[in-house]
Amino acid sequence: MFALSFTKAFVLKTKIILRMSFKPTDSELEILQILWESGPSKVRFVNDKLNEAREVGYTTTLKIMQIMAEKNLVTRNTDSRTHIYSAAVDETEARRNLLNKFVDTTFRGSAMSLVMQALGNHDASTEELDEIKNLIKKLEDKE
Amino acid sequence: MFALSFTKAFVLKTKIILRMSFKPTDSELEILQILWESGPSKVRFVNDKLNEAREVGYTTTLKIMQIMAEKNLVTRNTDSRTHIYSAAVDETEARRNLLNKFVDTTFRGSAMSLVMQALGNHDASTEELDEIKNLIKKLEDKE
DNA sequence: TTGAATTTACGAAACAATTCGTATATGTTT
DNA sequence: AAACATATACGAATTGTTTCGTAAATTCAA
Repeated sequence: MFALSFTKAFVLKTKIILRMSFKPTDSELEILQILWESGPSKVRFVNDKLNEAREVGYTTTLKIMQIMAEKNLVTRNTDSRTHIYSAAVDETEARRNLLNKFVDTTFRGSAMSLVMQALGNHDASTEELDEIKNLIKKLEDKE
Repeated sequence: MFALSFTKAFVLKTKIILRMSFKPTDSELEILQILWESGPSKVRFVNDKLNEAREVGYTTTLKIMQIMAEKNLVTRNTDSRTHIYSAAVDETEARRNLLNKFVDTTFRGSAMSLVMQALGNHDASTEELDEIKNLIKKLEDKE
């Protein structure tokens, strides 16, 4: 028998290299949303934003963002004392990824039943419906 | 200062009574999908199904289903020795719930941008597009 | 320059999800 | 009946996330 052992950091990096599933936790996604929306930010800023919705300690936010840096979900500039964090994953890319996964797990792979249900659940404005109709026209023309 | 303590089971039940967010884990959702698709089933059956996709031990599946019973995600008939499990949550209801949450966390609440992206990502057949167009007509008429 | 505030770093505790070994009970087969 | 297979129950190990206390470094202000 052999026993191989790896450091936590190595395992983390390996997972990323192998592109093993982009799967942020809820907290991580919350933080990514803030970084996507507001651009590169200090921990203090992100923590304040989070606290608009729910109570979170400063060091909690810090810790999570440090772990996100390890996972390469964010990058950070450590030139000055207060580090500046930036999202390291593209928002559109991340959304596509999460959407595909969600369709698979919750709608058994049927994107269309998701679309139908999303349309049915929410009140759409005339403009929004027009926008969708335009997209559908474009899709029809492609064939 | 006061300190109150509760049993795990009590906290679990309280969460359910308060309807604190339907939030199955990935494994739990996987199992619910099987129960929704195949109806009331034995652990053995569910475990076999799971093992078509990935390797899971029998007792692992059993344990998760027992916990799901505690959470009232499933009910079980214990009349005969081999218990029969049934989904205790409605599939459509669960989907709506999960979809709303997903729109909030991943698309910042915009169901329409989700619809647009879902339509863009996947190849839709003419029939499917027609179906969506019909739904849009219905929605437009409602106003 | 001394003290207060802010920040990062580190580690440990609390909690939840997953996994599995093992004990025990109940059927089944020979 | 004995041996075997199958099922549930239970508990413990493992892993990952979240939370926070505390120390050390740095900045800022009196």
